[in-house]
Amino acid sequence: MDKDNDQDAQEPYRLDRQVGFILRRASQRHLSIFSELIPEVTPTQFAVLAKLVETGALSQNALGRITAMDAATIKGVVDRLVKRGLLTTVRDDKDKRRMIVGLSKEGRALYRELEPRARLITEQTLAPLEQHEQEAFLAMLARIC
Amino acid sequence: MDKDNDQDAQEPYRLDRQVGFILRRASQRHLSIFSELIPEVTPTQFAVLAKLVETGALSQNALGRITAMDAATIKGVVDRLVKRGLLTTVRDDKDKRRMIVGLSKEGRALYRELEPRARLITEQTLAPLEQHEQEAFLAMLARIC
DNA sequence: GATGAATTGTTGGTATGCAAACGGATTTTG
DNA sequence: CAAAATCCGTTTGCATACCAACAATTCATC
Repeated sequence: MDKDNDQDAQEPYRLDRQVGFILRRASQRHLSIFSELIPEVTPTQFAVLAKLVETGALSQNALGRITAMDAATIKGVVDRLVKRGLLTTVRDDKDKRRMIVGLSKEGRALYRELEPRARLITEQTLAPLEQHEQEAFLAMLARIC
Repeated sequence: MDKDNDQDAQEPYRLDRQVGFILRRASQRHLSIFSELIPEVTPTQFAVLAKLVETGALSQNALGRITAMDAATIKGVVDRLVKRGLLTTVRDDKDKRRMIVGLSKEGRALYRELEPRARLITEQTLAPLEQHEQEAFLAMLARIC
Protein backbone atom coordinates (compact mmCIF):
# COMPACT_ATOMS: atom_id res chain seq x y z
CA MET A 1 0.00 0.00 0.00
CA ASP A 2 1.47 3.28 -1.07
CA LYS A 3 0.73 5.86 1.58
CA ASP A 4 0.28 8.47 -1.14
CA ASN A 5 -2.63 6.48 -2.43
CA ASP A 6 -4.41 5.98 0.86
CA GLN A 7 -7.79 7.51 0.38
CA ASP A 8 -8.22 10.75 2.36
CA ALA A 9 -4.61 10.47 3.58
CA GLN A 10 -4.23 14.21 3.14
CA GLU A 11 -1.10 15.78 4.56
CA PRO A 12 -2.03 18.32 7.23
CA TYR A 13 -1.59 21.94 6.19
CA ARG A 14 1.50 23.20 7.97
CA LEU A 15 2.02 26.94 7.84
CA ASP A 16 5.79 26.70 8.28
CA ARG A 17 6.02 24.63 5.12
CA GLN A 18 4.36 27.19 2.85
CA VAL A 19 6.50 29.32 0.56
CA GLY A 20 4.70 32.52 1.47
CA PHE A 21 5.37 32.16 5.14
CA ILE A 22 9.02 31.18 4.74
CA LEU A 23 9.53 33.97 2.21
CA ARG A 24 8.23 36.44 4.75
CA ARG A 25 10.58 35.19 7.45
CA ALA A 26 13.53 35.27 5.07
CA SER A 27 12.68 38.85 4.17
CA GLN A 28 12.56 39.70 7.86
CA ARG A 29 16.03 38.31 8.43
CA HIS A 30 17.33 40.14 5.39
CA LEU A 31 15.82 43.41 6.62
CA SER A 32 17.42 42.89 9.99
CA ILE A 33 20.85 42.41 8.40
CA PHE A 34 20.27 45.34 6.09
CA SER A 35 19.37 47.87 8.77
CA GLU A 36 22.28 46.65 10.86
CA LEU A 37 24.83 47.28 8.10
CA ILE A 38 23.07 50.23 6.43
CA PRO A 39 21.05 52.24 8.94
CA GLU A 40 21.18 55.34 6.72
CA VAL A 41 18.51 54.25 4.22
CA THR A 42 15.92 51.51 3.75
CA PRO A 43 16.28 48.66 1.23
CA THR A 44 13.84 50.28 -1.19
CA GLN A 45 15.56 53.65 -0.90
CA PHE A 46 18.90 51.99 -1.59
CA ALA A 47 17.38 50.20 -4.59
CA VAL A 48 16.44 53.57 -6.06
CA LEU A 49 19.94 54.97 -5.57
CA ALA A 50 21.53 51.84 -7.06
CA LYS A 51 19.30 51.80 -10.12
CA LEU A 52 19.90 55.48 -10.80
CA VAL A 53 23.65 54.84 -10.71
CA GLU A 54 23.20 51.91 -13.09
CA THR A 55 20.97 53.62 -15.61
CA GLY A 56 21.13 57.39 -15.07
CA ALA A 57 18.17 59.72 -14.58
CA LEU A 58 14.70 58.35 -15.28
CA SER A 59 11.07 59.39 -15.10
CA GLN A 60 9.47 58.64 -11.75
CA ASN A 61 7.20 55.88 -13.03
CA ALA A 62 9.97 54.28 -15.12
CA LEU A 63 12.12 54.29 -12.00
CA GLY A 64 9.32 52.56 -10.16
CA ARG A 65 9.05 49.91 -12.84
CA ILE A 66 12.71 48.89 -12.80
CA THR A 67 12.79 48.89 -9.00
CA ALA A 68 9.54 46.90 -8.81
CA MET A 69 7.44 49.55 -7.06
CA ASP A 70 4.04 50.74 -8.18
CA ALA A 71 3.38 54.42 -8.87
CA ALA A 72 2.05 55.16 -5.39
CA THR A 73 4.98 53.49 -3.66
CA ILE A 74 7.77 55.02 -5.74
CA LYS A 75 6.27 58.47 -5.16
CA GLY A 76 6.67 58.17 -1.41
CA VAL A 77 10.21 56.82 -1.71
CA VAL A 78 11.29 59.57 -4.11
CA ASP A 79 9.64 62.26 -1.99
CA ARG A 80 11.56 61.16 1.10
CA LEU A 81 14.86 60.96 -0.77
CA VAL A 82 14.32 64.40 -2.30
CA LYS A 83 13.53 65.81 1.13
CA ARG A 84 16.87 64.43 2.34
CA GLY A 85 18.68 66.00 -0.60
CA LEU A 86 19.77 62.71 -2.15
CA LEU A 87 17.70 63.08 -5.32
CA THR A 88 16.75 65.95 -7.64
CA THR A 89 13.63 66.18 -9.78
CA VAL A 90 12.98 68.22 -12.93
CA ARG A 91 9.90 68.46 -15.10
CA ASP A 92 10.45 67.01 -18.55
CA ASP A 93 10.15 69.65 -21.28
CA LYS A 94 9.22 67.24 -24.03
CA ASP A 95 6.57 65.43 -21.95
CA LYS A 96 5.09 67.74 -19.37
CA ARG A 97 3.58 64.87 -17.41
CA ARG A 98 6.99 63.43 -16.58
CA MET A 99 9.18 64.12 -13.57
CA ILE A 100 12.82 63.30 -14.32
CA VAL A 101 14.45 61.87 -11.20
CA GLY A 102 18.23 61.97 -10.82
CA LEU A 103 20.91 61.62 -8.17
CA SER A 104 22.22 64.69 -6.41
CA LYS A 105 25.91 65.01 -5.59
CA GLU A 106 25.11 63.93 -2.04
CA GLY A 107 23.11 60.98 -3.30
CA ARG A 108 25.99 59.81 -5.49
CA ALA A 109 28.47 60.23 -2.64
CA LEU A 110 26.27 58.33 -0.21
CA TYR A 111 25.81 55.51 -2.68
CA ARG A 112 29.58 55.15 -3.13
CA GLU A 113 29.92 54.90 0.62
CA LEU A 114 27.14 52.31 0.99
CA GLU A 115 27.84 50.00 -1.94
CA PRO A 116 30.58 47.94 -0.24
CA ARG A 117 28.30 47.38 2.73
CA ALA A 118 25.46 46.40 0.41
CA ARG A 119 27.67 43.61 -0.96
CA LEU A 120 28.20 42.38 2.59
CA ILE A 121 24.45 42.28 3.16
CA THR A 122 23.91 39.81 0.33
CA GLU A 123 26.89 37.83 1.57
CA GLN A 124 25.67 37.62 5.15
CA THR A 125 22.11 36.84 4.15
CA LEU A 126 23.28 33.88 2.09
CA ALA A 127 25.94 32.82 4.57
CA PRO A 128 24.01 29.75 5.84
CA LEU A 129 24.36 28.25 2.34
CA GLU A 130 27.48 26.79 0.70
CA GLN A 131 28.92 28.66 -2.26
CA HIS A 132 27.42 26.36 -4.88
CA GLU A 133 24.09 26.33 -3.06
CA GLN A 134 23.97 30.12 -3.11
CA GLU A 135 24.10 30.21 -6.88
CA ALA A 136 21.50 27.49 -7.28
CA PHE A 137 19.28 29.19 -4.72
CA LEU A 138 19.45 32.62 -6.34
CA ALA A 139 18.73 31.10 -9.74
CA MET A 140 15.63 29.31 -8.45
CA LEU A 141 14.48 32.34 -6.48
CA ALA A 142 14.72 34.44 -9.63
CA ARG A 143 12.64 31.88 -11.50
CA ILE A 144 9.66 32.20 -9.17
CA CYS A 145 9.40 35.99 -9.66
CA MET B 1 45.79 35.01 -15.16
CA ASP B 2 42.75 34.15 -13.09
CA LYS B 3 40.15 36.84 -13.60
CA ASP B 4 39.18 36.53 -9.95
CA ASN B 5 42.66 37.65 -9.04
CA ASP B 6 42.91 40.63 -11.37
CA GLN B 7 43.50 43.58 -9.13
CA ASP B 8 40.51 45.91 -8.96
CA ALA B 9 38.57 43.59 -11.22
CA GLN B 10 35.52 44.16 -9.06
CA GLU B 11 32.21 42.90 -10.37
CA PRO B 12 29.78 45.78 -10.80
CA TYR B 13 26.99 45.90 -8.20
CA ARG B 14 23.84 44.72 -9.93
CA LEU B 15 20.65 45.27 -8.00
CA ASP B 16 18.82 42.42 -9.73
CA ARG B 17 21.43 39.97 -8.45
CA GLN B 18 20.98 40.81 -4.76
CA VAL B 19 18.98 38.46 -2.55
CA GLY B 20 17.03 41.26 -0.97
CA PHE B 21 15.74 42.59 -4.24
CA ILE B 22 14.83 39.18 -5.67
CA LEU B 23 13.20 38.20 -2.37
CA ARG B 24 11.02 41.27 -2.59
CA ARG B 25 9.95 40.48 -6.14
CA ALA B 26 9.22 36.87 -5.24
CA SER B 27 7.07 38.07 -2.34
CA GLN B 28 5.22 40.36 -4.72
CA ARG B 29 4.42 37.51 -7.08
CA HIS B 30 3.32 35.35 -4.16
CA LEU B 31 1.05 38.11 -2.87
CA SER B 32 -0.46 38.51 -6.31
CA ILE B 33 -1.26 34.79 -6.49
CA PHE B 34 -2.55 34.82 -2.92
CA SER B 35 -5.00 37.66 -3.37
CA GLU B 36 -6.17 36.14 -6.62
CA LEU B 37 -7.02 32.80 -4.98
CA ILE B 38 -7.95 34.14 -1.53
CA PRO B 39 -9.37 37.65 -1.72
CA GLU B 40 -11.17 37.22 1.60
CA VAL B 41 -8.15 37.71 3.88
CA THR B 42 -4.50 38.76 3.66
CA PRO B 43 -1.58 36.31 3.96
CA THR B 44 -0.84 37.40 7.53
CA GLN B 45 -4.47 37.13 8.51
CA PHE B 46 -4.60 33.66 7.03
CA ALA B 47 -1.43 32.75 8.92
CA VAL B 48 -3.17 33.64 12.18
CA LEU B 49 -6.20 31.50 11.35
CA ALA B 50 -4.00 28.57 10.28
CA LYS B 51 -1.85 28.68 13.40
CA LEU B 52 -4.86 28.86 15.69
CA VAL B 53 -6.26 25.75 13.99
CA GLU B 54 -2.90 24.01 14.42
CA THR B 55 -2.31 24.91 18.05
CA GLY B 56 -5.57 26.09 19.57
CA ALA B 57 -6.14 29.36 21.44
CA LEU B 58 -3.06 31.36 22.44
CA SER B 59 -2.15 34.62 24.09
CA GLN B 60 -1.86 37.48 21.64
CA ASN B 61 1.91 37.85 21.94
CA ALA B 62 2.49 34.10 21.75
CA LEU B 63 0.39 34.06 18.61
CA GLY B 64 2.57 36.81 17.24
CA ARG B 65 5.72 34.85 17.98
CA ILE B 66 4.69 31.69 16.16
CA THR B 67 3.40 33.68 13.18
CA ALA B 68 6.55 35.85 13.08
CA MET B 69 4.89 39.16 13.89
CA ASP B 70 5.99 41.59 16.56
CA ALA B 71 3.61 42.77 19.25
CA ALA B 72 2.55 45.90 17.40
CA THR B 73 1.84 44.04 14.17
CA ILE B 74 -0.08 41.12 15.66
CA LYS B 75 -2.29 43.56 17.54
CA GLY B 76 -3.47 45.19 14.33
CA VAL B 77 -4.06 41.84 12.64
CA VAL B 78 -6.01 40.44 15.60
CA ASP B 79 -8.06 43.63 15.93
CA ARG B 80 -9.13 43.48 12.30
CA LEU B 81 -10.03 39.78 12.53
CA VAL B 82 -12.00 40.34 15.74
CA LYS B 83 -13.86 43.20 14.09
CA ARG B 84 -14.83 40.82 11.28
CA GLY B 85 -16.02 38.24 13.79
CA LEU B 86 -13.43 35.62 12.87
CA LEU B 87 -11.65 35.67 16.23
CA THR B 88 -12.70 35.94 19.85
CA THR B 89 -10.62 37.32 22.72
CA VAL B 90 -10.87 36.68 26.45
CA ARG B 91 -8.79 38.00 29.32
CA ASP B 92 -6.79 35.28 31.03
CA ASP B 93 -7.85 34.76 34.67
CA LYS B 94 -4.54 33.33 35.81
CA ASP B 95 -2.42 36.04 34.15
CA LYS B 96 -4.37 39.25 33.91
CA ARG B 97 -1.96 40.72 31.36
CA ARG B 98 -2.84 38.10 28.77
CA MET B 99 -5.50 38.23 26.07
CA ILE B 100 -6.39 34.73 24.95
CA VAL B 101 -7.10 34.73 21.23
CA GLY B 102 -9.20 31.96 19.70
CA LEU B 103 -11.15 31.16 16.57
CA SER B 104 -14.85 31.92 16.40
CA LYS B 105 -17.22 29.52 14.68
CA GLU B 106 -17.13 31.78 11.63
CA GLY B 107 -13.34 31.86 11.71
CA ARG B 108 -13.13 28.07 11.81
CA ALA B 109 -15.65 27.74 8.99
CA LEU B 110 -13.83 30.28 6.84
CA TYR B 111 -10.52 28.52 7.41
CA ARG B 112 -11.97 25.19 6.31
CA GLU B 113 -13.18 26.86 3.14
CA LEU B 114 -9.86 28.54 2.42
CA GLU B 115 -7.37 25.78 3.22
CA PRO B 116 -7.68 23.94 -0.11
CA ARG B 117 -7.06 27.19 -1.94
CA ALA B 118 -4.08 27.93 0.30
CA ARG B 119 -2.50 24.67 -0.86
CA LEU B 120 -2.96 25.80 -4.45
CA ILE B 121 -1.19 29.07 -3.68
CA THR B 122 1.99 27.31 -2.61
CA GLU B 123 1.67 25.05 -5.63
CA GLN B 124 1.25 27.87 -8.12
CA THR B 125 3.98 29.96 -6.57
CA LEU B 126 6.46 27.11 -6.92
CA ALA B 127 5.14 26.00 -10.31
CA PRO B 128 8.14 27.36 -12.27
CA LEU B 129 10.33 24.80 -10.46
CA GLU B 130 10.49 21.04 -11.00
CA GLN B 131 9.25 18.82 -8.20
CA HIS B 132 12.71 17.99 -6.86
CA GLU B 133 13.81 21.62 -7.19
CA GLN B 134 10.85 22.74 -5.11
CA GLU B 135 11.96 20.65 -2.17
CA ALA B 136 15.58 21.77 -2.44
CA PHE B 137 14.48 25.37 -2.78
CA LEU B 138 12.18 25.32 0.25
CA ALA B 139 14.89 23.67 2.31
CA MET B 140 17.44 26.34 1.40
CA LEU B 141 14.94 29.14 1.86
CA ALA B 142 14.19 27.85 5.34
CA ARG B 143 17.90 27.82 6.14
CA ILE B 144 18.35 31.54 5.49
CA CYS B 145 15.61 32.50 7.98
C1' DG C 1 -6.95 67.13 -37.04
C1' DA C 2 -10.42 65.31 -33.72
C1' DT C 3 -11.31 61.82 -30.52
C1' DG C 4 -10.88 57.76 -27.82
C1' DA C 5 -7.11 55.19 -25.48
C1' DA C 6 -3.15 55.02 -22.81
C1' DT C 7 0.35 57.07 -19.74
C1' DT C 8 2.04 60.05 -15.84
C1' DG C 9 1.81 61.54 -11.53
C1' DT C 10 -1.22 62.38 -7.38
C1' DT C 11 -4.29 61.37 -3.53
C1' DG C 12 -6.80 58.65 -0.08
C1' DG C 13 -7.61 54.38 2.00
C1' DT C 14 -6.18 49.94 4.03
C1' DA C 15 -2.68 46.63 5.74
C1' DT C 16 1.68 45.07 7.10
C1' DG C 17 6.16 45.80 9.66
C1' DC C 18 9.54 47.72 12.95
C1' DA C 19 11.23 50.87 16.73
C1' DA C 20 10.58 53.15 20.90
C1' DA C 21 8.23 54.29 24.86
C1' DC C 22 4.74 53.37 28.32
C1' DG C 23 1.76 51.28 32.42
C1' DG C 24 0.50 47.25 34.55
C1' DA C 25 1.21 42.39 35.92
C1' DT C 26 4.21 38.58 36.94
C1' DT C 27 8.57 36.32 37.83
C1' DT C 28 13.20 36.24 39.41
C1' DT C 29 16.52 37.07 42.66
C1' DG C 30 18.90 38.88 46.37
C1' DC D 1 9.59 39.66 51.43
C1' DA D 2 11.11 43.49 48.51
C1' DA D 3 13.59 45.20 44.56
C1' DA D 4 14.82 44.25 39.92
C1' DA D 5 14.03 42.19 35.75
C1' DT D 6 10.92 40.48 32.58
C1' DC D 7 6.72 40.02 30.12
C1' DC D 8 2.10 41.65 28.23
C1' DG D 9 -0.43 44.58 25.66
C1' DT D 10 -0.88 49.38 23.84
C1' DT D 11 0.18 53.57 21.37
C1' DT D 12 2.73 56.61 18.26
C1' DG D 13 5.57 57.39 14.40
C1' DC D 14 7.67 56.13 10.23
C1' DA D 15 8.21 53.42 5.85
C1' DT D 16 6.77 50.27 2.54
C1' DA D 17 3.03 48.22 -0.45
C1' DC D 18 -1.20 47.81 -3.07
C1' DC D 19 -5.78 49.44 -4.86
C1' DA D 20 -8.88 52.63 -6.83
C1' DA D 21 -10.00 56.91 -8.53
C1' DC D 22 -8.63 61.26 -10.67
C1' DA D 23 -6.75 65.30 -13.79
C1' DA D 24 -3.49 66.45 -17.11
C1' DT D 25 -1.06 65.14 -20.97
C1' DT D 26 0.29 62.47 -24.85
C1' DC D 27 -0.50 58.81 -28.29
C1' DA D 28 -3.01 56.17 -31.71
C1' DT D 29 -6.22 55.84 -35.12
C1' DC D 30 -9.41 56.99 -38.14
